[in-house]
Amino acid sequence: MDLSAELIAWYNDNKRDLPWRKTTDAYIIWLSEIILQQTRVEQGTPYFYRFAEKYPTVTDFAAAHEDEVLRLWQGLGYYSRGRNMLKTAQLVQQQYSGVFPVKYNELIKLKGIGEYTAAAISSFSSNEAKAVVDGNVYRVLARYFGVDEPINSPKGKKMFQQIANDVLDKARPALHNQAIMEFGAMLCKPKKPACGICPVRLGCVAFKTNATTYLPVKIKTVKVRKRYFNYMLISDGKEVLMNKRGEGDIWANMYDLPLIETTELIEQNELLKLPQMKVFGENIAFKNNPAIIKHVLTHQQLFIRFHVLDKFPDKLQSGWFYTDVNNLENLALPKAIFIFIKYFFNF
DNA sequence: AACACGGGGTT
DNA sequence: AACCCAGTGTT
Repeated sequence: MDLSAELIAWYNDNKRDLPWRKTTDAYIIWLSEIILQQTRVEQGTPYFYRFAEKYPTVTDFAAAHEDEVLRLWQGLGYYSRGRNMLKTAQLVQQQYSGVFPVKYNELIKLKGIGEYTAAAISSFSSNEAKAVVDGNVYRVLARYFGVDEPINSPKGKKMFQQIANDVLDKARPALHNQAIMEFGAMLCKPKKPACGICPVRLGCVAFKTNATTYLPVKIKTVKVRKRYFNYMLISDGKEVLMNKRGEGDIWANMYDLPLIETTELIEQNELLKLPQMKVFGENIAFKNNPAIIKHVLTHQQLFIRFHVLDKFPDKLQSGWFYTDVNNLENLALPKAIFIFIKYFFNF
C-alpha cells in the first residue's frame, strides 16, 4: 500500500465522530472550515453548532447583521473570520443565488477562503481532486519524506503543496484529505507522536533517522509588542458607558470601554494628570485600585487595568455610547473585557 | 517576505 | 515560556 492508502486505512479504524463529516453541504462545510482555521476541534465545535443552528442556510447567514455575527463569534478569536463570513454569505446569496460554490476556482475568490479552505470545501463537498495543506499535513509530509525546508517560507509552501498533490489519491480526494489531517492531529502529533503504533513508520524518514523532534522546520520571527490599556468603567448600575472600536487595530468593530492607552504602565495618580482624562470631567476620582491583567495575543501582550470612575462625563467622545447593563450580553466583547464586565456586574 | 490577527491547550 | 491549532489578508 502507498502512503495514502495506509492513512485511509488508519483513518477508517480511528476517526473521530465529527458533525461536519456527516454532510456534503458546501455551506455547512464552509462554516466548519472557517471556524476551525487556527482553532482546535474541541474549541470550535460548540461554535459550529451555534452557527449551524442560528443560520441553517447561507441565505439565513446573509440576512444577519455584523454585530450579531460577532456576538456569536465572541471568544473564538481572529474575528476577521466572522466579518469575512458575513461578506461571503451576502455575496453567495446575491451572485450565486444562495447556492454555495463547490469548485476550487470559485471558492478561492471568496473572502476568508484561501488555498487550504478552498481545497477542503471542494474536496469534501464535490470530491474535487485538490490536496489540502494545513498544519497537520505539513507535519506528516515533512516527517514522512524527511523534508527540512521551512514550512512557512514561500519555497517551502510551494514544495509541500507539490508533495501533497503527488501523494493525493485522486480517486478519493475527500477521504484522503480527511485521513491525512486526522492522522496528523491524532497520531503524528507535534510533540510525542505515537510512532510506536504508527502504520507507516517503516517508510517514515523522520522515524528511521530519529528526527521527528526536529521536523517540521519553521522559521520563527516572533516580535511581541507590549501595550498598556487603561479602561474606564463608568456606570450607575443601570447604564454603562461603552465604546465601539473602529477598524485598523485588534478587535475591529467590537465593543469595549472608554480606553486610554499609555506607552508604559502608570499608576492612577499619574493617569489622572493625563490630558486625555479631561474628557471625563473635573474632579473625578477612582473607586478602585485595579489589578493588572495580562492578556496575550499573537503579536501583542496587553497589560490591562479596569478603573472604576465615580461619575459620568459631561460629553461623549466618538464611538462612546450608553447602554443598559442588560444589553451587554448582546454586544461582542473581547474576552478580557467580557470577563471583567461579567465579574463587575455579577452576571 | 514579513507581519497582523485571538484565544486556548500542551509540554 | 515556547509551541501550535483543520490559515487568511495586507503591506
